[in-house]
Amino acid sequence: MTEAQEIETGARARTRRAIVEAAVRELARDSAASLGQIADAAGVGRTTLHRYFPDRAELLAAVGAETVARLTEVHARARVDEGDARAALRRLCPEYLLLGDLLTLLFTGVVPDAVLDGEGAAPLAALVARGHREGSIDPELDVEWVVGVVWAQLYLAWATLREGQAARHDIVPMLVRTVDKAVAP
Amino acid sequence: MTEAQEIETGARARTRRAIVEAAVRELARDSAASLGQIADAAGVGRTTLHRYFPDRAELLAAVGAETVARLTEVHARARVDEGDARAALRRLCPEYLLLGDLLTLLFTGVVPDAVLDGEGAAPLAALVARGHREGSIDPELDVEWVVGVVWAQLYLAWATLREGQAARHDIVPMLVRTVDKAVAP
DNA sequence: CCGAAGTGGAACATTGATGTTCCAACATGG
DNA sequence: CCATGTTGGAACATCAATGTTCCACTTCGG
Repeated sequence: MTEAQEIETGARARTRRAIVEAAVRELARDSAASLGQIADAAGVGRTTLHRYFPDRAELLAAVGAETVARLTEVHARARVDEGDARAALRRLCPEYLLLGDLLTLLFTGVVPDAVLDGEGAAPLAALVARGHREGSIDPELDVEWVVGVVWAQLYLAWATLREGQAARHDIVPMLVRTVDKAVAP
Repeated sequence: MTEAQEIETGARARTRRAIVEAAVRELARDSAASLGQIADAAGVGRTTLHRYFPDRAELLAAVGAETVARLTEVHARARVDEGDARAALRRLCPEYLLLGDLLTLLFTGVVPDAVLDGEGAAPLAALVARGHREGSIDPELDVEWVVGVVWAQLYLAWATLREGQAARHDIVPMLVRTVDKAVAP
């Protein structure tokens, strides 16, 4: 009965993890990164990578699954239903930022958009809709537009951090400030 | 003395234009589009494409030049030095949006970033700096951050338009509204 | 109308990525 | 210590993209 969740030894789990993490890093840097580059970045041979992920599509699927998992974590941790919607959004931004390179993959569509459209954007869209009802979020702005503005600024913030052009403690306040002001009624 | 600016017959100029335009369109859709796809989209043979642009790098350079030219046009047309900086920014957004797929290429870095950093972002950065001095733009926000927020939302607006998820007359007011509120002091 | 300019397609060589197979090395826990 | 699980690398076949050459066909201006 271990079909869905294969049991793996310590070594296998560790190697698998290293490969997926390297894939996230390299694909964020260059969405056309070759499997060879990813294997190098993971510190494993290309053969080993193919042992875990027979082809590129399976590796991308694993990255997608990782994304969904991390996204679910963030939503669970952020308690998006507490307080007024705009305040929840202010709390949510720094949490999302912890997704790091996954933000890049989501925003640039390396991971199939279905992920973002489904599991990914739904809680945020619901939060914005609640803000509309409560009156804490500008009614002139579509839910979709607000969601887009949030994602776009998260992506921007991460890209800035990643390239070392600013430090986290400088970026986060500006991110929260521009998101909050943009969506305020 | 026609070294820098080759004189071309009507036919050559037309074909060249068609290729560059198709390249912009296809590369915006998929930054890894093959030369064959681009040639097809331009309605010319792959051989003809190679006649105009011996290799991929030269085609990308031509796209870069096109980008600079269009960007220069926008800056010339927008009269960024008139009125207060925030008002100028409100006028500027719809103009930038006319860049269409070029926004995608700029934002996703298909065109070498040097273009954006140099000719591209300078006038906008100058506008924001003026806004800081005048007090019409939030002094808590870095010039770089404000510039990033503007580009990110322009990219978002174009992506939304391109995918037909909203009409221009719905998007533009929301774009201007969120940009303006975000940068207001 | 005719010659030059422009074009498309077939054919080819080259290259880099991909995926597979096989084997030698190695650690590691029983 | 040794059987098993795990790994890396070499070698190979395949494939798609790239860039080149050559030739036949249009077309369009003088």
